[in-house]
Amino acid sequence: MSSKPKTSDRPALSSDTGASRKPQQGRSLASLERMQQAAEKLMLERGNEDFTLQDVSHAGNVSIGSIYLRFDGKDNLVRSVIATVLNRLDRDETAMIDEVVKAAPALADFVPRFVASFADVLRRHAPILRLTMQRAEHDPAVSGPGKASAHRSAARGAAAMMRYRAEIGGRKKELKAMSAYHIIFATLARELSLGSTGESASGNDWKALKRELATMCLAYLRHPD
Amino acid sequence: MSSKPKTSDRPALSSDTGASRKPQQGRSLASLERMQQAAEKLMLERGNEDFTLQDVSHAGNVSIGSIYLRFDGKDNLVRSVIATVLNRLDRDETAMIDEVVKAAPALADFVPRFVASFADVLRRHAPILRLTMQRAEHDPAVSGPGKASAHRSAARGAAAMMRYRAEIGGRKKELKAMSAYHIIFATLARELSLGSTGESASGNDWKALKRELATMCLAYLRHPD
Amino acid sequence: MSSKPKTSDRPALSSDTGASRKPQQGRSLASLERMQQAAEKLMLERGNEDFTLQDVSHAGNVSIGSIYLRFDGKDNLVRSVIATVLNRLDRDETAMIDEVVKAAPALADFVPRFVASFADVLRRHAPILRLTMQRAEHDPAVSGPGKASAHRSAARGAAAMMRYRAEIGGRKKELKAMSAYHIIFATLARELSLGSTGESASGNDWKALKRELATMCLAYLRHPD
Amino acid sequence: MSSKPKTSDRPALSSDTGASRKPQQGRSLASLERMQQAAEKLMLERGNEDFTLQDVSHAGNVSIGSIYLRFDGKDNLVRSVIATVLNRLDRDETAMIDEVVKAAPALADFVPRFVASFADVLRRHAPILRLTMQRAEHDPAVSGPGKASAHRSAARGAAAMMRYRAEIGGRKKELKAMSAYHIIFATLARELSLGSTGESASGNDWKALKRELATMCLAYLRHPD
DNA sequence: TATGAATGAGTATTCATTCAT
DNA sequence: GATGAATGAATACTCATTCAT
Repeated sequence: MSSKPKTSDRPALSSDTGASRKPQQGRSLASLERMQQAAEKLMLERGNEDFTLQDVSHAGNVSIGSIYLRFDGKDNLVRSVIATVLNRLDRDETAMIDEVVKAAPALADFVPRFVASFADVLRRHAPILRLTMQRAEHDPAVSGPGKASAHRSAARGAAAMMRYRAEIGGRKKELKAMSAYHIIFATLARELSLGSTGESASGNDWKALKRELATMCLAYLRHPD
Repeated sequence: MSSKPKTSDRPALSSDTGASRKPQQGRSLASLERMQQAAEKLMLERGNEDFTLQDVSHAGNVSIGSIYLRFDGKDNLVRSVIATVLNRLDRDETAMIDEVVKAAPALADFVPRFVASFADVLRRHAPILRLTMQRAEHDPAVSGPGKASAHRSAARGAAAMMRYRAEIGGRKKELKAMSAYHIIFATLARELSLGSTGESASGNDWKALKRELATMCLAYLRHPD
Repeated sequence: MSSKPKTSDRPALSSDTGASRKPQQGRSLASLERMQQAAEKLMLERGNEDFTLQDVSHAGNVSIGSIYLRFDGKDNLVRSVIATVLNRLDRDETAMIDEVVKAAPALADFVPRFVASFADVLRRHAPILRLTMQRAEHDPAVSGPGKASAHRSAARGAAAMMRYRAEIGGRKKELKAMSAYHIIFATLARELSLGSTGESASGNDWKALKRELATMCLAYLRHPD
Repeated sequence: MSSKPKTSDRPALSSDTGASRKPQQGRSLASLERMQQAAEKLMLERGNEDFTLQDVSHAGNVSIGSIYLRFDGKDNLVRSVIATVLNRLDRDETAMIDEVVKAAPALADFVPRFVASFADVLRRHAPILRLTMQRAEHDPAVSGPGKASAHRSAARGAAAMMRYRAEIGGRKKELKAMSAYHIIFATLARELSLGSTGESASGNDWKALKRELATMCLAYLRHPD
């Protein structure tokens, strides 16, 4: 007779670790981690929601009650896992950029390395990122922080390119850096099927595409417009 | 105590119209269309699966039995709708490319127009495309045809660029055309949130990005070697 | 962390039979009756709510789905049973009063017979009436119709006494009739523990009390002013 | 697939204070009182059982463990509250009768005052009495003491009337006194909805009914046989 | 062909009770 | 004595699918 709510309306996904009720110590902390890990494993095996709290209880060796003790419902458990993942991604990305910048004296060194390393980082997190993006589609408590995370990523990427601003041609250097970042991210994300039907050129095509992508961006950035 | 099947394992999504059991005539055909339209409407309103066959029955004024008479289950009804949509997209894309090619004497005319028109076509179909991509994530009966459709699109796009092969610099003209297509599609798809959390630069940024995208591709294609 | 709703908020207890979705015929009707009877039996055995829909399903040989097909939820099933009971009581009471009036030429005949027969009717329905009153305590969808039914009963009882208005002393004959009815009902209801801890004088005391009650009311009604 | 226990089978509700495990002193006593008061408050706000021990723990600032230290389970906590209430009622009723008797030289003074004052006492305790009677319905550990309390009340009421035995007509003075008490209590209880769907004549009707009730009883008591 | 009533497996959530600290 | 974190049984409700008519 009516529609389905599907996701609980509680906001969640608090700033750092996620929606867990309380930071714990000792046994409690261990049990909290077991349930999050069990949930992440099940989410990857079966999809975002296609697992039972019963399943988490068994896989993580925690009682159902315990889950509710920490996570105001299944939805928030899922969000917590996603929040954790976004944090990991943030951290890894930052580290990756630092490293690439350090090793790249010139823009011509930076761009291809950035493309390759960014692709690596994304690939490492791809499965859970897919789930995150999927979930963000209908869950504002995920899409909000998701967008925020994406913004930070964009800012970081563009800032890294601006380190080479002397080599960037034309007036609107910032616009160019931002555009390059967006195009790179979109292309990489697409190849990793981060939320899309991918023709996902397999193997060689994919490698070649990354090369061309770097070439294209480099040419674009340098071009005196 | 166990996992959930969620999607029936029957393959489907036959090449043209979809998974419907039989070509029909007269009344039957009308009822088939009513159920497909009702399903599409409900899919858009509520999401891929968050509607009931009861809902379809009411909205489309068809009996549940009728649905099973044509569609071997809910999943196949959904797949049929998606197949229809992919067909529409194929058709629109082809028409769009023809038109753009016709109006563009040179590559410098073609690229920006292609970006703009392709964005238009995608935007028109964005909501249902989002659903398609979402579903393709776990349903091979959708991801298969989805990939095929994407391939055709890529082939068409690259072929169109190859019309201006004289203007494309360097050796690997095909690789360049294909890469340009992929990068364009990835960027547009991302902006339309086709399956991803989008930082989705709103408004101006998005317009500017499309301009830069065209600029970048044009430069890349023309560049010797 | 919060209160409990406990009873669904849907209004129900429609005028005659109750909250059942549709009057049926043949098999459907039989199954509807089986589930109502099973529910009534379980309500009496275990109390208003202390039974499972699973229980009803087994006892009545109906699927859970069927119950939901007719009764928008467990609450409404209970209400439907109660509605049926209130109807039965209404009918029996009306018949009882007609009979008593017919057999009682004078007020002195009527009052004791009315007390005795009313006690009989109430006793016959006592167990389910107890449940009704209990439930009415927190369920407006029951207390409403319950009050209405009580009003009708009061009106009937007082009207019957007014047939002997010539024998009623004083001015405010209506007030006296109404008061007598209320006092009779209250006393009988109390003895049947219709909703109260009863010291419930057992056996003789109870018989004696009814006699005294009749005596008292008769004296009161006849008394000039 | 099976029945529900719902109320623990342990008998309780010891004669005076209730089911608490031990007489206490100092801090312990204070905590005992806090949990009883919290329980009473919650019972009134939400109904007999619709509160959590968690709630009591918060509202009374006592640990759940403490509750179990005193009360062998939730049921016994509830019973203890009820026992306390019955004691209060007993005390108030006794005081009320003493006062009325003192101020009433003759039966004609006593009866109306008794009706009015008894109504007051009952009204004051009505909410919690409702809960008591409700609970007595399925909990023998409440209905037992409840009946005992009712008996004491009846004995007290009848004894008070017997102080005016000279004015009571006929032989069976005791029977009359007892009957009058019962009828008065039943009528008052009904008006206060002590456990019943009340047509609860509101306002004036209720006042008038009390007057008529007194009139009726007085006439009955005085009437020579 | 067409119908739509019947089925019943599957799951999130609550809360009295226990017991390690 | 006191605590409150952990436990897990228990239950209403949904909806894809079937099949008698």
